[in-house]
Amino acid sequence: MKIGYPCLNTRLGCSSARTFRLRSYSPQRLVRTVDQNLDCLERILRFNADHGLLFFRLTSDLVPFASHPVAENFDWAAHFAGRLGELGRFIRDHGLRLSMHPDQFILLNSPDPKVLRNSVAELRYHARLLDLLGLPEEAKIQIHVGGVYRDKTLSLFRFADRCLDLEEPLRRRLVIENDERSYGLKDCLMIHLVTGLPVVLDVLHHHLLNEGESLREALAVASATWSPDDGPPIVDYSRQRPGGRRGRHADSLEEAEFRAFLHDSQPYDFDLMLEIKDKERSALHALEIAAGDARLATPPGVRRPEPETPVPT
DNA sequence: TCTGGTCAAGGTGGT
DNA sequence: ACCACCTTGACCAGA
Repeated sequence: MKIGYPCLNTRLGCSSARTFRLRSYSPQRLVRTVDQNLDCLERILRFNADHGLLFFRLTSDLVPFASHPVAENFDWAAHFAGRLGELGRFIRDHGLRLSMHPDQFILLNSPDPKVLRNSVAELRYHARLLDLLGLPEEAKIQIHVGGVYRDKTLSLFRFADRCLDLEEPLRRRLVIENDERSYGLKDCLMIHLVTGLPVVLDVLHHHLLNEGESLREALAVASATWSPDDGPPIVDYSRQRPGGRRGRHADSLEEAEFRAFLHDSQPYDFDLMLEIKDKERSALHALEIAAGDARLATPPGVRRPEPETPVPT
């Protein structure tokens, strides 16, 4: 089990998701912004490696407007290939796993051809980034099924069809996450049957939308959709903000709840993404709480203390 | 320097 | 038909 957090680190005083307004676009502005984003990303990755946080979600804003027509004459991939390659080496050397989660505008099942085109372009940007980092297939891009468009079954199978139309290298990185309103775990499993795509279990979403499966049952079926090349299954963990609106994420990790989760999720192993507002703080707290859990991954070169090891004299 | 309205992109659900 | 919400940070114009 690797533990991680999404996109932002709150204590380094930098952001790897800096952007700018479309009307401020220029190739120079793009290069300057991405340089800053990469500098910050490097700091975040070093922080993570130093602290045993081996899982991290890369922001979609790393290269602003990468899939937008405004930037189509600028070859961002070629421009940043060298730097991304270096970062990728660091990631691999330190046993880090990365994932991405494009936002709500990515809708593979939209009936609108333009929305589909934009979505595919944006997914290609995500895959390109992970490719330039030289990361294996286990570096995943997780998306939701999308809209219902007044006919859920039709829309679900349209999603599956569109997945099968994607080029192989992109499709191999895609994973489907259950949402809290329209497409639950069962629906994602159906898509898995048709497309082979693995399923990310989001624990909070599953809590809000389910068909009575317990956490353990849900983990069992979601885990079974992952093959060895996909890497360990990914699970998203968050909690409802107490007293907050339905689905709203909490500000911090709650120890007793998280201990209960670790207990209830036995014996399944997976990499855990903590979607909690205070980011690395909760991730570090989770690491402490999980210390001693036999599933916890250790960085390469760091050996778990052996019980009863005789001390050389 | 600070702040609040706004930002490439969509869909849902309440009024 | 319209608007707030999703989830959220960061930009940037204007004070």
